[in-house]
Amino acid sequence: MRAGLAPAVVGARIAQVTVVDERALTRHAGDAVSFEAALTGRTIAEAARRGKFLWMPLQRPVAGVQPDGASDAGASESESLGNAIVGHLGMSGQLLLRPAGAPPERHERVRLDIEHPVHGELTVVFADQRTFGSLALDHLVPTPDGAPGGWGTDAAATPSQVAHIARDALDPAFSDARFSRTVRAKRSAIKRVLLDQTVVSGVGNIYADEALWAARLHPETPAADLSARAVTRLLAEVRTVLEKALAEGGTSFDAQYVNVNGQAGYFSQSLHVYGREGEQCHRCGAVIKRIPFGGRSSHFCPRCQRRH
DNA sequence: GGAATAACCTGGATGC
DNA sequence: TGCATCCAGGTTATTC
Repeated sequence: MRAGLAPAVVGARIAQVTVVDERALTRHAGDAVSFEAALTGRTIAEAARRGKFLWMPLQRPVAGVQPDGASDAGASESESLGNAIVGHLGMSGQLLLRPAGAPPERHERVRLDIEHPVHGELTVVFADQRTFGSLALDHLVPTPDGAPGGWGTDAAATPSQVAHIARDALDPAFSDARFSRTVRAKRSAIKRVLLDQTVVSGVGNIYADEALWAARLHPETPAADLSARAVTRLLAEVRTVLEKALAEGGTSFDAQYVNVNGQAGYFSQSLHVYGREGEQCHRCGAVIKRIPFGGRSSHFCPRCQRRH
């Protein structure tokens, strides 16, 4: 989604902001009026991502030219690294690129009308059925390691709301050694640790199940029981799964999971365990099992992912 | 302090 | 056909 959005929004001026449903601003410190006012007239400088968080840093306002209603929810911009629109899609959020004046989308929550120097007038729609996703204006803070904050930015900064999120497993600055130490210090089940975004980001329920299958690890294996070698293998499989999913445009089961043009990804056709309860394991032929996991499900092969 | 659970929502699928 | 129930790709506050 970041890759699809970037060419259309980087360098674009935000002409108008319309908050249709204020529940989309649950992570925004102010109200809808302050959100709309603070963004109107600003120019988007980048489109960056860490794990499942996406942010769009804003160019600083030209001296003497204040955007409408200059107050914002973050720190004083003159004292900070600047501000960014930060978004999370939650379970069902979408960011859609549409022509200017496009009719309302179903579950539309926020609309940004933008003017791009090359592509002209466009509309970015944030739609979200379950309203777990959100947009916010946030201030940027330095990264502790001095490396770029995420994909799509060279700046060593992230929105404050993203600062506690670990680097993405595919991030060049990701520390394998720290990951291994952290994982092996946890008594929780390895799947729970993989889903802990403060340990590694970008891994959700689908990709956790798929990576554990590839690494032949039972999802309920205590993380502390894993050898350093097993953790290294697991991290390699996490990366393989994420790289493949990114290349195939993500995992679409229905119309909720689409790219900025409303197109579905293909990774669902590459799944080995997720959503395949009762079907045969692609590796050994055993029947895939589904077990409850914190209000959701874990899928695994009982033969090639045995509990130790 | 770490780990587990509940809560936040809507809508599609399924069963009665 | 209508209603109730379950389930869904996430994060975070609360409880244990």
